[in-house]
Amino acid sequence: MERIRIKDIAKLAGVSPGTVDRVIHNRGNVSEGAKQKVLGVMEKMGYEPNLLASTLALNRAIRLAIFLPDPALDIYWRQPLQGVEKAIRQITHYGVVPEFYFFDSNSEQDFLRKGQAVIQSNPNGVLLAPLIFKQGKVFIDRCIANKIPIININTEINAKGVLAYIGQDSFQSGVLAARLISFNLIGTGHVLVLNMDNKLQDAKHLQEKEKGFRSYFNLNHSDQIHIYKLDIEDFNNQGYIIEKINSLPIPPKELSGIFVTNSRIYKLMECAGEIFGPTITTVGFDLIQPNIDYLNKDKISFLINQNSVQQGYLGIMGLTRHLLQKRKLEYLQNLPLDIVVKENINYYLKRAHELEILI
Amino acid sequence: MERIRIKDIAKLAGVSPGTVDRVIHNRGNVSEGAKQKVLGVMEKMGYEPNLLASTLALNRAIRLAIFLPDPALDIYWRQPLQGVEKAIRQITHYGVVPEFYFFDSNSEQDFLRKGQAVIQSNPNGVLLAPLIFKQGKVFIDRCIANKIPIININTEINAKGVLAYIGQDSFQSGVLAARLISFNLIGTGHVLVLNMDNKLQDAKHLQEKEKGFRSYFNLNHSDQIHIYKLDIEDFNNQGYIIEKINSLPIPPKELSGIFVTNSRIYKLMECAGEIFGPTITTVGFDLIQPNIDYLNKDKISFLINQNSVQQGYLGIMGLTRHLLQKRKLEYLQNLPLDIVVKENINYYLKRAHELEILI
DNA sequence: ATTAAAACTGTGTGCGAACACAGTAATTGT
DNA sequence: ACAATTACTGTGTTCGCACACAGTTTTAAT
Repeated sequence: MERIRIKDIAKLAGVSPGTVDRVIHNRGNVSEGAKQKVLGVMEKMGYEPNLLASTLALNRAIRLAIFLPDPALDIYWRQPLQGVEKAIRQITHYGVVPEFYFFDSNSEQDFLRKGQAVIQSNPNGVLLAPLIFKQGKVFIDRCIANKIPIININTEINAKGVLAYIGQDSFQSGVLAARLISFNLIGTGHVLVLNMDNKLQDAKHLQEKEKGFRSYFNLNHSDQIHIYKLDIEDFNNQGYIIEKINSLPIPPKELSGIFVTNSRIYKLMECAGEIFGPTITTVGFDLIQPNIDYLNKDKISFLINQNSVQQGYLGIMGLTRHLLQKRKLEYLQNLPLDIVVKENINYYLKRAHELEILI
Repeated sequence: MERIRIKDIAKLAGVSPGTVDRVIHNRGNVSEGAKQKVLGVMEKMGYEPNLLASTLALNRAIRLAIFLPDPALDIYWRQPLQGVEKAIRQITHYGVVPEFYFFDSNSEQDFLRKGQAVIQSNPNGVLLAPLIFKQGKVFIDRCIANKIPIININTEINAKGVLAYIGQDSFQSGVLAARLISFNLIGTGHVLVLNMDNKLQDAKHLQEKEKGFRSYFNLNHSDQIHIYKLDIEDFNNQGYIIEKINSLPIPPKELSGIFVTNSRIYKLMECAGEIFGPTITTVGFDLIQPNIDYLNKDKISFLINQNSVQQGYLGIMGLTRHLLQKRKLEYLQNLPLDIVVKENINYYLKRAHELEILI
């Protein structure tokens, strides 16, 4: 069963290939009769365009603006960027060309300036992490005015014209952390939530995680569990961390679990020494090297992996899918929450390379 | 910076495009001088062939034989098949055409007959699950004699000419199960390993899992943990299962953990009622519907997901990558061991669709 | 030295789709 | 009725590469 071509449709519909082409691309200048005949044949034969020939003939570059925080200033952003690069490698044959614009997420000025440059270059699509809400909104509106499609990652700003948001489900990751800690709780127990951050912009994520964490215990162990919470802004000050922990109403040895709401759990471990009991369950986020080391030393029980690499990967793939094919995208794409322990971490570290599958 | 083409290389090397083509494909009939000049220019300019134009011009079908157990006879095989179909959808533009051959894994006869048909059709590559060792080996040797590349999934038969094995790391999955149960063990405890299978061919996987499970406790809790083991062949006989469990040296309420070494943990739950204690940790395999239901009812604590869909997906992608490009493949590709609990299962159920990314 | 064979090289066509352009038919205006 | 638009349609070239074939040069054979 051979694949059907435009030429075949033309013959079957009794018109020329040019007319079929005009119908397919809605280029007009086709009589209603011819149009219906062609559409009928296409439908009946189940025509699927040959993407290879199509992009080859198009012979145009699809320029995608990658507009993210500078990974040199915040190493977290290396991971989404890795995903972007992986995606680009796969689709470079389709004429997709990336243009990188990195901004300093602490400077509205810088964001505006770089955003200006993005708009100026008039790309075919934008991958954006709109960390700064107000300026982000302005930028998005300008893109929409210029009919440039956008996909947001990490932070959601919903607006008509935004194709998709790809991010983490913060609330649910808190629920998950609570569940993991609960395996270590028989009846009663004391657990600690630790927020270690100095920036305001991520605060919403952390709050959501904490909410999720609390909601699990509200539903499941209600009154036998005591939840303590510490906000530590000065997380580079080891003495301060210890002091805070010792100021809890109970001695740290009696804690059954600790939940650090972002990737900084290693900061805690660097100064924890032996202040916790041997059977404590500790849960943190992200497969960054210091965390991996403590996981392997059994100081961290679980790491929840948000797969931030995927954010970049899926973002680029989504844009390409939208531009190259016409397929619709799901607006919301939450990333899987992988549970990582010492015994399965290798698979997740390897996956980065494996994903580099096609073409 | 424009992409370099064969034509450009030809001009730079002072030869015709035809000669460049002959060099690229080692088609011979090129003088040593010309060959070196062309290779030099290619190297210097970093030539990358345009895969689109290349496959378009080749205009040949790559026929892949999918030679797996009949999913109608064993529903497990639906999952790898799903992965196969997903992969095919993605690469169908590259002229990859699947040919399906399903065999009855209980009949050597059938395997041989279908294998004959595979060889006869002389495909460009074979995806094989060589469940039956002896006949599998024979088939593989015949493929190799005919220079048909093979990728094995699920069961490993190593032979020169086999491109890759993609499968589960059984031993490590046992280790992981032990670790998950250990979160519930403070000091001492009783744990149970349950093998529920009637076929011999999978026995090796189950043994490996059990070995891994035991090895963890040997290294970590040594003498305080008692491991019991039951082999249940007649797993459809609920009374028999209960009887076996009650015949353990300790009452089932005192078990801290149960590890069922394959996807049949739901068979246990169907008849377990309230015979176990409320804080028991139960670990099984695979995201099949009955297991998912018991996970959501908190009867199963953890499911280890071997991502069998990926086996098929990666298998097809690997073959294509080998045939279409010339890239080398890693021989061993172990699949990630995902830890699934009620709180994160949705992401894994959704992932099947998400993966359907490009092209 | 003259063929014959082998070794090498260049040109041309096609893969399927996109689009420009030329060409024909239908409609309008005067 | 005739030219001038407008509406429609078909042909031809291009994208980068693969491969067939024709054409040229070199080597071997008699």
